Amino acid sequence: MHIRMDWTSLRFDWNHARAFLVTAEEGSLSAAARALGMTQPTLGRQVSALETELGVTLFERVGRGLVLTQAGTRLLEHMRAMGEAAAAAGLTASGQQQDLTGHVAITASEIYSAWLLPPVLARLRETAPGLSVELVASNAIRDLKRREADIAIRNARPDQPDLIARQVAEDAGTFYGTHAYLDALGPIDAAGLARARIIGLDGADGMIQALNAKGVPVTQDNFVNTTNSHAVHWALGCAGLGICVGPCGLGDAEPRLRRAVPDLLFRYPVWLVAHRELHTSPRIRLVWDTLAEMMPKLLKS
Amino acid sequence: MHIRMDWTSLRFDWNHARAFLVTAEEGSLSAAARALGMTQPTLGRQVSALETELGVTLFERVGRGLVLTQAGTRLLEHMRAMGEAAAAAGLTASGQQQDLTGHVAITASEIYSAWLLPPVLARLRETAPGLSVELVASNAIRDLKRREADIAIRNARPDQPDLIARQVAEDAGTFYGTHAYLDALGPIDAAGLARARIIGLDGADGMIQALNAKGVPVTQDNFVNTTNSHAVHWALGCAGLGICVGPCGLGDAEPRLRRAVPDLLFRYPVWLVAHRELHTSPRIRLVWDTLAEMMPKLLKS
DNA sequence: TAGTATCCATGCATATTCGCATGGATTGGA
DNA sequence: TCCAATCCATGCGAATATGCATGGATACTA
Repeated sequence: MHIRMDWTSLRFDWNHARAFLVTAEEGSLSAAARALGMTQPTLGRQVSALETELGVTLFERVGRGLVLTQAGTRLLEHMRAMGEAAAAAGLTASGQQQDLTGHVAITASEIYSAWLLPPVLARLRETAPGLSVELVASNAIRDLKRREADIAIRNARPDQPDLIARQVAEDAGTFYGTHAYLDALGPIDAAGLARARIIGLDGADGMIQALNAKGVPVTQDNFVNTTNSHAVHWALGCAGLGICVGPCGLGDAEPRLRRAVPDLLFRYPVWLVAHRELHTSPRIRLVWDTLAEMMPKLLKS
Repeated sequence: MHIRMDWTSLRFDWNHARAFLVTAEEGSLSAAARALGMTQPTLGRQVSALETELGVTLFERVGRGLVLTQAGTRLLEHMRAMGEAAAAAGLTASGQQQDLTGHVAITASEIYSAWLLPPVLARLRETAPGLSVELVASNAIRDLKRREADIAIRNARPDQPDLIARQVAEDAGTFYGTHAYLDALGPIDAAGLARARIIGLDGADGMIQALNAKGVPVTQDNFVNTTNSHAVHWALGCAGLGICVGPCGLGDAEPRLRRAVPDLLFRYPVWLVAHRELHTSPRIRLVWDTLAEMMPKLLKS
């Protein structure tokens, strides 16, 4: 027995809902118009139309900007869910495209490759089974123009203007040590790190400079062990050989470690970089979009 | 630091997505057009437009009907999520409406009032805090026209044509007994119920007729206890006084009970009934829509 | 096998929506 | 206090979408 569904609740114009969502997220009609590639009058009229359709005032027009009403806030929650579903639909649609088969190479730091990217690859396998994704784990910055990779994940703003780049998230890292080692060291503040044994990464020079810039007076003497592999660096830290450094998302989830100086955070951006082919290749585009969607969520939690 | 969102993934026309969703759910463009109050050519063009927008073939045109392609099936999943969110948005929008305050009376059977309706009332309190909802738990069928209630939940198709009625779900019930009592009785089939002690409801006559119609030869002798309250009836069953009857969703979740004859199911429809005021009163409309949305889900699990 | 009831596709006139240009209003800073 | 930068609202012509009517095709039935 088939029961007739009732679609009256979704009678309102879904495009108007999208207009409301983007306007609320971006903070203004003009910004939303830019983001969606439409004009501000159109978006304004769409939001107004949604307000009359639903019989609810969504924004309070105050001065030059808009502020959400309480009802608007309540609705935004559901509209966000709509947007999430729409984004997911868009991605799987890209994946289901006919000729979406081939090869895409991503390069990322060793630590991101091992910690952050596996779920992304899993999702890509789901949405685009025909796609083969190569993961070039390397701390050296690969040259995209020489096609060593199609997409790079980097922690600094790229300077080559002929590449396409977009910041997708902000990450934070800090110093970690085993409970035993930190207990032996006693409670320390940032300056106290000068008393600690720190495991070097890619030689000690870079870390010394970064720490000195933060006002932590470490010298070469603090570094008794050094490695070029972040994975090895991390393993040494987990083994209790000294202080290691890594993203908070990774370190806080590691039961063997805890933060050495909880408040001492290094913040750095996460950039996606690709060559212009991004705009012409559906394969690369799909991987790019999937990264852009998933990475902020992976780094938020 | 605010990171610029990327809205490109929801660039496709959301109304087209709705057209696809309803078409897929209803099974044909014409049915979808009827459900949405649009015309079939419009929906056909919207679905075609979505196909070109996404670059994916969603339906295979075969004969007079449409069948989802594999890609369409994958997409439908996400579109359903969109529809769910849209429905939720529509409901909360109704709830956030300004003058949505007042009184609404629902009447339902005792068992539905106690088991099925509490989550509905909880949700209504969320979406429309200003609304006072009265729950008239009664096995007697209340007369809506005398305003004893605004909305009735009934298990049979109403016959008064001047009332608005809609079937929202199908429910199933069966006989239950305590483990101890059923063990003592031994394994029985439907006919074996004639050997059991059955607890009567609203006198024994109705149940005898219903069981005889199913080919179960029970007589007045099977009924030693009788009550007019389904709640009491159920409590007697849980206390092991005999076989009681109730919805599977309630009985299967009760650890003290198990089905007496697992395959013997009574199926009955669940109807919502209201007077015509439904179309003019936003209060009643909201309660109606919330019931229509939640009851199928509550009865499915 | 013919009839009937559906279903989807297409042409055309109309209704709606969109983008452009412009105006009024507010905020922030020199 | 004035200027520049934004932001939102509105009028108007063009682009787009919608509904109606119709045609072609298929599945079910007598």
